[in-house]
Formats: sequence, structure tokens, C-alpha cells
Amino acid sequence: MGPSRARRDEDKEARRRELLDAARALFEATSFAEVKMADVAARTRLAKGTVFLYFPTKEALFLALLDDLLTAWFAKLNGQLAGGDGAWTAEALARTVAASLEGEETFTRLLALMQTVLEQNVTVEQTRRFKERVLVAMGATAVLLQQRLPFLTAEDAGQLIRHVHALMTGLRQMADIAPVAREVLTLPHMAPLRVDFTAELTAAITTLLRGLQAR
Amino acid sequence: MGPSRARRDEDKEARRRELLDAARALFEATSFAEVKMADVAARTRLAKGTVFLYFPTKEALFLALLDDLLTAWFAKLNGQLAGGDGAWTAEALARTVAASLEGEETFTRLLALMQTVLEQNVTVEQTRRFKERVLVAMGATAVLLQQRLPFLTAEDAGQLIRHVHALMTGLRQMADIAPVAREVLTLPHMAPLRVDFTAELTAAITTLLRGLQAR
DNA sequence: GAGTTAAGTGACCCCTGGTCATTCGTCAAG
DNA sequence: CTTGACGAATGACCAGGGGTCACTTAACTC
Repeated sequence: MGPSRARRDEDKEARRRELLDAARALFEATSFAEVKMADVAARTRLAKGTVFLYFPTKEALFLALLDDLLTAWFAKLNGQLAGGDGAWTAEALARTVAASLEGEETFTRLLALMQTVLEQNVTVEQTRRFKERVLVAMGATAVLLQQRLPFLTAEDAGQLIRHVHALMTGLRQMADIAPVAREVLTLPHMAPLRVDFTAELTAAITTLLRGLQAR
Repeated sequence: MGPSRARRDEDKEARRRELLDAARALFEATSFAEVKMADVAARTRLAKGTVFLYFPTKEALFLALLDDLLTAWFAKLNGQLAGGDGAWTAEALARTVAASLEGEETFTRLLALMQTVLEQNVTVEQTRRFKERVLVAMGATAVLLQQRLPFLTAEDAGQLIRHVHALMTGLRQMADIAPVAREVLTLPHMAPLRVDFTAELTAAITTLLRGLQAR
């Protein structure tokens, strides 16, 4: 007697969620490469083949997960940006962005994998849907940024978001390293290579904003 | 009759170079995942097993390649920073850094893979040697940066280098995308997601420096 | 020329993503 | 309640790529 079969659309959606949750839990404990599709299946008490009924490839599974996390993060950030009103200081804004990423390690780790791994083995359609969603959320963020930082032009706002994205992925990779690298960086003189994600991101965004303001 | 055997250390070093060159050529044409160790072997007219006499894992091979490219790039950059004298403008410095990366796509692509892929399946010793080298080159760059930009503190210089590193890897990933993503980004309204590596890096570094100067 | 060393070889192993013929749970019609 | 049909779930199987190792043989020494 296997698991109940998902025949209605809502049941299928629920099963899809279970798979995403399993993938997430496994990814949080290890790394993309170490998560096996067989593990994802086992965690949901399904057969491996079943996982592939819901996601055509491993990359598609994780891109779908990233899609969810990204949507959630943008909603959170945009909510906080819309919250207060009037102009903000560069530092206040930088802190808000950095704070919105606290506890979102999974999101930034996946984001860092997006171009190099996740979009490698995925359909054009899935990529398009994903990027379409990013575009919408980004647009909303750009508008909010201009409200909070009057010195920003529309073009500035777009560029700023791209630069923050680059910093997020770059810093996450530097902060969230393989065990081997972690061991090496423990050495005292390696301090200049150690990265505190939140602190560095806050500093970098603050500096970027001050640079735009000073122009 | 196989290939001549490398018995002297210099012959082994030459063979090692051949393997690195082959790996580089294949990587430039495709991607890390698409380069097969069997291809590297074929390109050097050696057997697959032989490649593993020189590099214990695929990741070790590419980390060694990155090691070379990184050393070469830092030498080039430091040379240019040492070239002129007196103080530079923020923009001049940003342009110098960005220009030093022109034609170094292979280097930045590998750099972007460093933490997420290359350091995953490599010995502590190789990682340590690699990071030790980074540390030395970074130190030299920090000193030169302070000479060119009098408003930088020593701490600023270190942080700036980390932020530029993050921007380099982040922007490279955004600019250098999978064919599927490239197709999607061709759509006109996707413009805000398209990234010109050199232009964006120049802009970001300029802004960062202005921000530090304005403080 | 014989002996010794170790570079080179490639058949083989193993693991993991992905497939598909088959099984069987679920539901609607009679 | 029984039956037929649909299609969700299964897991044995396949493909192919990283990595191994017993064996071969080039190259050097005496």
C-alpha cells in the first residue's frame, strides 16, 4: 500500500509543496551537489520516479524552490520599504535590505547558484516565468527605492538593484564556504579573507548609496 | 607507442601545463560541467587515468588553473597600479580595474565557481596554498590602492577588495549566462536584467569609491 | 643487454540523474 | 457492490562521467 495518489489539482499542488520542502530541508543541511534526488524521494516517502513526475530535472526542482523564496523575499523587502514614509538615510536603507536577508540563507545560497547551476538544465519556459517574476518584483522595488531615496534616478534604481544582487551572490559565496575552506580560513592570518555576510553587505550598500548621493 | 614519458621534473611540469591548457581551452568553449576529464585527456593525447596522476580530482585541476590565472591577473593589476604615480580619481581607478579584466573572462568565470564548485572536492592543502597566494597578492594591491587613493584607510582597502571581488563574481554570473537564459533575456522588456560586465563593474567601483571619499 | 623504476594505460567500478513498462489506487458509471 | 478506465506511483533499468588499479612498457642505469 503506497502513499495516497494525488488526483485532484490541489492534491498535486500539495505534493509539489512537500517535494519543495524536502529539497529545501536537505539543501539547508548540505549543498546542492550533495542532495540526491533519491533522498528527496525518500524524505517524502515516494519513489524516485515520482519526483520526476513533478519536476523534469533536479535543476528544475531547485529553480522552483528559488522562485518561491525569491517571491517571498521581495514581498518582505517591499513591505518594509513601503512601511515607513518620507526619505531615509543611506545607512537606514542598507540596514533594511541586509536585515531582510537575515535568516534567508537558503534564498541567497540558491540565488548564488542560479546562473551557474540552476539555469543549466531547465526549459526556456521555466526560465522565462522565473525571470518575468523577478522583473515585476524588481520594478516594484525600484519605485519604492526612489521614494525612500529622492536623489535616485530611475536608471540609478535599476542599476543599484543589479549591483546589490551581484553583492548578495558574491558575498554569500565568500561567506558560505566549503568545510575545507572553512578550516583554512580559521588560521589567524587569513582574517582578511573572512566575510561576515550581513556586515559586509550593509557596508557595501551604504557606501554605494553615499556614492550616488555625493555625485 | 604512446607519448613520451615525463621522468624529469621539468617534463612533468610541462605535461602539467599541457593539461591545464587543455582544460582551459575546453572550459572557454563550454562550461565546467560540460568539460569531461576524458576530453581533457583526449586533447593532450593521454589516457584518462594519466590525467589523474597529475590532478587528483576534476576540481583540483580547475582550481590549479584558477590559481595560475589569479596570480597572473593580480600581477597585471598591481603592475598597472604601480605604473603611474600620485593620486588617482575614483573613476580612473575603477576603469583600471575593469580594464584589467578585459579578456580575462576565463579567470572571472572560474573565480565565480571557486567557492560553490572548485573548493568542494579538493584537499585542505591545495586550498591553503591557493588562499595563501591570494592573501599575498591582495596585500600588495591594498598597499597600492592606498597610494593611489589617499582617503583610504588600511581597513577600507581590505574591505574594498572584498567588495570588488564580490562584484566581480556576482556580475560575471549575471553577464555570462546559460544559453537558455540568454534566449529569454533577448526579449526587449528583459533589458533591466541584462548586464554588461565591464560597464557595470566600472560603475559600481566608481560609486563605491565616491562613497568612501564622501564619508 | 638485462634489470629496475615509475609513467602511462584503459577496462572496470560506482554513483547518480533520468526513463518507462508495469502496477494498482481511485473514482464514476451501471 | 462490481467493474472498467484512468493515470499516479513504482522501481528495475539505463547512460555516462568521475575516479581506480593491476598491468604494460618506455626510459634510464649499470
